[in-house]
Order: sequence, then C-alpha cells, then structure tokens
Amino acid sequence: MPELPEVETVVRDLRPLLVGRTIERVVCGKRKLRTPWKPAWSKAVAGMIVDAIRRRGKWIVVDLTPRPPSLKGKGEQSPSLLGEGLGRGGSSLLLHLGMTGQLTVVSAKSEKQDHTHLVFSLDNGHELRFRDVRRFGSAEWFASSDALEAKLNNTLGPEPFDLMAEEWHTRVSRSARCLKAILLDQTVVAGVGNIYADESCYLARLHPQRRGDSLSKEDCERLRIAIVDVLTRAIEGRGSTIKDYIGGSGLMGTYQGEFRVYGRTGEACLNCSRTIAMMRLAGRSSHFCSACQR
DNA sequence: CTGTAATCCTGCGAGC
DNA sequence: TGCTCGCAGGATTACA
Repeated sequence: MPELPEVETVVRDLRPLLVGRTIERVVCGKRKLRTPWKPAWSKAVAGMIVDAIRRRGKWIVVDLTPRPPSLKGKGEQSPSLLGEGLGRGGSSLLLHLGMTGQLTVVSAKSEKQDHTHLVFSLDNGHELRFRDVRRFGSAEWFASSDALEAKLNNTLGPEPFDLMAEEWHTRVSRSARCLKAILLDQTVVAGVGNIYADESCYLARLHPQRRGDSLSKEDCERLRIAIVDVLTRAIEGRGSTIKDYIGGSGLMGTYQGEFRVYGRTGEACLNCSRTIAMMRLAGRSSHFCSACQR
C-alpha cells in the first residue's frame, strides 16, 4: 500500500497537472471500490475546477470550485449545486489508495489499463485515472467541506510532522498495546503504515512488541523523532515501490533501497549483523533486530 | 481495553 | 508445466 510518503509523492506530482484544470466529465467502471461511486457524483463533479490537491494521513483530498474564483465574478450561481447542502467551503473528492491504488494523469489517448475504475477527463486532453487492482481503495465526493473535515478529523489523529512531544508521550504511555499496533492506529498518528512503522521502531531502537506503557519519556521522544526522520527521508526518495506503487506521473519510488528491516527477514542487521527476525503483530508482519531493538 | 481473525479483492512467487 | 498456498504499502468488524 501507499503509506504517507507515497501518498505525499502522488499529491506533489499531481498538483501542477491538476490545479486550475476543469474536470469535464467523469466515467465510472462497473466494479465497485470500497465505497461505491454514486452516479450523481459524476454529474456534480463535471464542470468543476480543481482548486487544490492535498494529503491528510493516507487520504488524498481534491478541492473543487464551480468556477474560477477571480474570473467573471458575477453571473449565474451554478444552480445545480445549491440543493446539495453545499457549505461555504466548496466540494471535494476524497480518495484512498488502499493497497494497490494508483492515481495518475495521462494523455486521454494513452491505453487504458485493466482495473481502471474512475476516469476524470480534463480540459487539456488529459485524464486523471484511478486504477486499483485489489479495490481496497475508495473514492467519494463531499458536497461540503464541513462534512469532509468532520470525517477526516473523526478518523485521523495529528500528522506525524505536527505531533507534539507532550501529547504523543501521553497517548503512548497510556496504552497497553504494543508499539506496532499504536503506530498503525490512524487515530493516534495519521499516515504511518506497515513499512514505516517497522523502520521507525528500528531507528528508535525499540522492539515493536514493547507495550506503550513500558516506554520512558525519552523512548517516546526517540520514537517520535524516528517517525519524522523515516517519513522525511522516504518522501525525499519519492516513497517505496515494492510492486504496485507509482507516483502521480508514473515514476517509481526509491526508498525501498533504504529499508533497514522491512522485508529483510533472515538478512543481517546493518548495525550488528545479527539476523533480522519477523513476527506477526497487530495482524501484520513485523520486522526487527532483536539485539538492537529492546 | 486487549489481541486475534475474518472480511473486502487480485496477483504473484514459492514449493510441490 | 501446472497446481495450491500464503502473502501483499489498508481498514473495519466481530468476537474471545
């Protein structure tokens, strides 16, 4: 799956290709994603202009406006949208890539790959395409930013980069769960997934099975810094491509070459040469060095 | 509150 | 070559 660095890369890649463009029409495939796309959403989105594209946790938000904000300030008030409970903030698309989702902008003439479920035609002969082999991803349209922000804030904790040392320590040290489970919990910190949870624990020299309430304040701080560090470097490397992930313009990531523990079961620890071990935690394969990580 | 397992899907590599 | 099995960057739900 795409985790925070991969999603961030997609968003950065897509931004110059999408912002300011008009979405002329939307075509949805037959097979449904995690959240079935409603035909009414295609109508609502058609004619909209992409105002912004941003990331929140592992989610991608595409903000839409009915018309250019400064062009022709007067004129009719897009009547079709008034009945939708449209808040003042405008509407948005909310996308999640799940395990195998890909979001790319390509020429409308380029061949359509299998498992392409949503196509947004742009006003410049290109298309925004959402492809997802396993269909664990989702795509929704929100009529108001109120509804969207409510959903995001109810399901997501702070961004790792905004994480305050205090609140992080409090949250972790109050939990009896193991670190791996805490790191994967999107309501604690948003955007960390299986790869970067393992890599962060390794960098902080903490065993992923350690209980949160067994950590000292220094342990917690080391872990917080490690998360920020790993994610920052991964973003610099445009994320990790293991198999399905590609950036918004089709480029692969490079951070998979930097893995210290993830996927290195049986190989030598880069620090002490002991064998990297693997166990199942929180339902996910977890990689670690039992000598370096306590 | 924990952890565990199953669920949603398709594809790929390992092992027989 | 071909088959079955287990596993995969996620999230949610049910249950012990």
